[in-house]
Amino acid sequence: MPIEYSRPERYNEARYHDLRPADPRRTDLRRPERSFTIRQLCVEFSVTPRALRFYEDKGLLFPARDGMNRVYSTRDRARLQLILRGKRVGFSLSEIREILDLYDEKDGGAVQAARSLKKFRERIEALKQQREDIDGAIQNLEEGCVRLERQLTESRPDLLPRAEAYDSVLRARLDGPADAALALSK
Amino acid sequence: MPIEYSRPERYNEARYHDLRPADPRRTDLRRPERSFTIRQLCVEFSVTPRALRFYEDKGLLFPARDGMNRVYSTRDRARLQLILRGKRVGFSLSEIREILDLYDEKDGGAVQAARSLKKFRERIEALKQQREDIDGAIQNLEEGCVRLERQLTESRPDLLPRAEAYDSVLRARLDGPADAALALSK
DNA sequence: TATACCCCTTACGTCAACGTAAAGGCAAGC
DNA sequence: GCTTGCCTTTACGTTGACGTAAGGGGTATA
Repeated sequence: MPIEYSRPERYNEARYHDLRPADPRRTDLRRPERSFTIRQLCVEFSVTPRALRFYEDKGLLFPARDGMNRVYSTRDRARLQLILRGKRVGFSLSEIREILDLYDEKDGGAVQAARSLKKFRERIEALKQQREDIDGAIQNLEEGCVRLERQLTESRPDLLPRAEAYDSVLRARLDGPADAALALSK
Repeated sequence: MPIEYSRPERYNEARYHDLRPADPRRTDLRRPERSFTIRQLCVEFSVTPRALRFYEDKGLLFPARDGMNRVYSTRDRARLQLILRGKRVGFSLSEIREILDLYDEKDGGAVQAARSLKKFRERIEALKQQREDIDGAIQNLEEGCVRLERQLTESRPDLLPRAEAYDSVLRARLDGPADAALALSK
């Protein structure tokens, strides 16, 4: 076993360091005029600067600038939150962009509003359908769990109770390395 | 305006034709030994043959063969359904493969079963989290709807009632082409 | 027997959503 | 003043999930 252990870090941009606020104004959290650096948002939401710049490129964000540097407002932050959730529910960036645009169309005329309304409702329908899918998938998996639990109750009830701790139980019971499990595979 | 109108078809594989069952055995639907051609499944689930072959390549499906031709069983069909729903809820093909493999591990030993159980539970948790996201997104969009509806109620209540039919209403009211809406955009 | 559909394989192309590298600028701290 | 760390831009690379084309074969119908 070598003495130096390898670093799990993958790339530069993703290495986030401690961020002490340099400006006391930025320290007080509940000011709506608060602003953020790109890195602050990246740390907060676990994304890379590259991603934020990419979203900007695609027209989903438009932070202000301080010289060359990007300055994100609380509004930008809110948009980012929506973007990330949009992604989690399966929207593509262009779909998200469209939705954000619809939101932003502050008074683009009544006709636009009606159009937006229609699209929103379509999205809602799609999401409800997706929720059905998720419920179905959960149900399937839970059936699988029940089956596995039954199987285990008969063969190895000791492996059953706490799924997270089963590794240690296993080691104690098998009196050997956990790798032994591999020998059991069909 | 040219006389010949362009064909909207994009590519060969996606053009599905009528599929009369050639073999009367295949006609009677509720036999569990029923089998399907690739095209039948493609039509039923609106996917391309390429996709099915791709899933096979990736180890998610393994249909039987009749000479060179693929023959899908009802079990293959069921797997396909799971695959497609897995995709809809945001799983990658390799994740889906893993889940299917766990399902298939018919008695790969108690230790494997315990491991599968753990993974299933993790998946379930992730899905429940995702459902939260979806509910949140729905709520946001519904708030947007309410806002838009309020806005429309004040300015153009005539555009309100039936979102699907608003186009015709629009045309009638504006006494001109629907394109006029474009002129309103900020 | 030619045409129309169906099937197959191999293989290169594509698109989204970034990753990663290269090259350089500004500010703080030693 | 040099290094460190953050920021910038431009630009090429990558991965997943197929699309699409090319080339060839089986069967049934006109």
